[in-house]
Amino acid sequence: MKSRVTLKQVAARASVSYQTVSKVINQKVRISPEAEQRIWEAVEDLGYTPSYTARSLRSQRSQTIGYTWQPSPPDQANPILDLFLQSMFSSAEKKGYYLLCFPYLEQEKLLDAYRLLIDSGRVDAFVLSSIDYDDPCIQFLNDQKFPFAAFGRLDGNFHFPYIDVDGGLGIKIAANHLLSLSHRNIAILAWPHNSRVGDNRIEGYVSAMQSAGIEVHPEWVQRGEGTYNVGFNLTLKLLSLAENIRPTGIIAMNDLMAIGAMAAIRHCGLMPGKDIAVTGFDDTPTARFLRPPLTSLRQPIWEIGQHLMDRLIDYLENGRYPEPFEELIAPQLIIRESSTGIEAKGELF
Amino acid sequence: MKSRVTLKQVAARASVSYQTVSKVINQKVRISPEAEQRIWEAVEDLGYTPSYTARSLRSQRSQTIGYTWQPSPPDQANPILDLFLQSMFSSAEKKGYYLLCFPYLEQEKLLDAYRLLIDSGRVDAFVLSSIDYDDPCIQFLNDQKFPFAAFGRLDGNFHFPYIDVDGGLGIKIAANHLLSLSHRNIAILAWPHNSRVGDNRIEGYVSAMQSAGIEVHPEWVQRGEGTYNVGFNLTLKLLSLAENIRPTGIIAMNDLMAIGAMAAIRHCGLMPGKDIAVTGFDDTPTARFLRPPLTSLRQPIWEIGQHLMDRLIDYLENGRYPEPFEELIAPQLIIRESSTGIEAKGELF
DNA sequence: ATAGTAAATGCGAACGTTCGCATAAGTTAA
DNA sequence: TTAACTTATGCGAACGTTCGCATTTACTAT
Repeated sequence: MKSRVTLKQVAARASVSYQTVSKVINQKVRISPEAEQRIWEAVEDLGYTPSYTARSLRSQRSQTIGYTWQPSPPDQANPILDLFLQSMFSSAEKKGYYLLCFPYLEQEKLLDAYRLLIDSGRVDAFVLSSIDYDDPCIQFLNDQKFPFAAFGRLDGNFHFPYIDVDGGLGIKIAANHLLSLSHRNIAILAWPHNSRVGDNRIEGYVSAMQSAGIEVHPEWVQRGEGTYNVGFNLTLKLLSLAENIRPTGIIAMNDLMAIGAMAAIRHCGLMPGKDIAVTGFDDTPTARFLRPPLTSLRQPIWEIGQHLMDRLIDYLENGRYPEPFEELIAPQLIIRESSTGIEAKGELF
Repeated sequence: MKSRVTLKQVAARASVSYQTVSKVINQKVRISPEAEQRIWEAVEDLGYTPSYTARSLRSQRSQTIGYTWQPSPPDQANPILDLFLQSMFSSAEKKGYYLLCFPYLEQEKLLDAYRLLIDSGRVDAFVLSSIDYDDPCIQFLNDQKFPFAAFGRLDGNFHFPYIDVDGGLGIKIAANHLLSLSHRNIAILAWPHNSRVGDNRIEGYVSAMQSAGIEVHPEWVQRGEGTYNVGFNLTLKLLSLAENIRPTGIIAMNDLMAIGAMAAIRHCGLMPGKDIAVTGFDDTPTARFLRPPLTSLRQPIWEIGQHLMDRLIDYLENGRYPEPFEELIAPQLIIRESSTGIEAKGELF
């Protein structure tokens, strides 16, 4: 490990003071072209790279964004994590920022972790994701007036910059898709009461149905945790409804429930896709491998990560958030056999 | 954002010099109990947190480990990423280290990225993963004598600290599993020639077969890229072999090939699990959702990440790598219906 | 008592920048 | 020619630590 090349060495070689070199490098000052050229040559020759640490000590900014996230359960990978991270730090790197990852802990200790990173000056801002109703971090960062941006929103009194997927719109798109396939009795596997995300999505469903002039039967809205088993059981319930209100299309709020639904449909001797159309949400990588492949709503995650970073850094550099402060992005419906019943031609992939 | 509490403020409150406070905090010196108590009280009262930046400027260490990885293809999530990252930074955090993530780029630019992080003093070491034969980073870091540790190994002249999954042993375990189920004709879907990882795994297969006194028929070793289509086609080929050498068990080197194999088995009117046993490698989250659920080899990824970090930090703090320098960890065989043919009782999950 | 040693604390310097003001040189207007 | 500006560069200080050595104080042994 060779020892560091410093400003002073560059300055000596270019016959100027080291402070001048600093200014030229940071484009803080206009200088005679000859001197400037000498400086850049010296930088080149010596292979000078500014010390990140010294720079950030002096300027009191770490050029680092902190991020932690809830680990996915061991039996179930988070399919968007990779893309989300890559989108964030590739966006960040372009502006000289990096992403610092730290462990996700239980509430009390998590706040300490945030506090430590803030107080030690290791990060300039945070990104939060999959935020919760009772997420203490939002409150905490807000109180501290520490910059952050979130993937996901919260209703209530907090105002903070976020980007979120417009779940309501997504469900509406899915419902319209089923409507366009001439389904009339369309049910939804929704989340328990008092879930903001869930309620918002239900609105999309109701709105699509109303626009099509269909009255939503109360039994069509089934609620439960977003698990396979719940999807399975709720679907059994739906399929045992009286003929005239029995759904021919089922919209699930995540893929896992949709998988459960398809299993239940099979269990009743019916064919998912052919007899009952099913759509999921998230477009997990599993979706395309299922039989039949699952129609699902995909989040434009790359875009989300990029916007999040760009706006956060914009704020750090300019002191104000660019518009829009709160942003909703439409998910994209990936149509497969589980809703159309039509086997895709060509390659399976 | 309140302004920072510094050593000097703590010192003033405790009526000692600020350098003494520094020493007490870093446990560099013994001091009178009264003074020590005064200092800790002052630290507590003022809520002092050392400035990471100042500390690392002075001590010339960033307490940061850099990591980048090849993004997974958009249609296929990396199932172990989350766990791997979490294991690394939770291990790192315990010793005051953090993980800095940066974008993965093409060869030439990637080296520049590494160089920049090194020269700017942003990181003290790197973790590498899924390293390649012609990976220029290994060479580069070796030349620079910059500390790093890898998940995965390389044969050749390079010696560096790594941890890897013992693929050969894994395949051997899988083969023994099939042998214990009375299979004799066992084929393997392997990787193209000249793949170190692939060759190593084939050795495990051959060794298990030999121990069981079975001669490996040349046709049983089929090679190709690890894709669904390749798995499908190679399996068709295997199933068209003469009765006496037709395999009843197929070991695939990854889950995707195994999925292709199961599809081919079905295509021939046979039942995977019942008629032909199949095993995969990686235990992707998909594996349990398949029909039938896929027996597969799981990498103990949490353990790997932890060991990697612990050893890297050990090196950074003590200047020498702990033993063993190179470490192989056995994968774990997760047995499901695709090999046993026995439908699991109880919950699907 | 007095030198000798050990323990406790202080002090100056350094890590490599950026920042703002001071100064020197060059240019224009009276 | 000289005052009044502009422009280019230099200089000292500061960011908040850690490090090694110097100093003070207290204690033991002669």
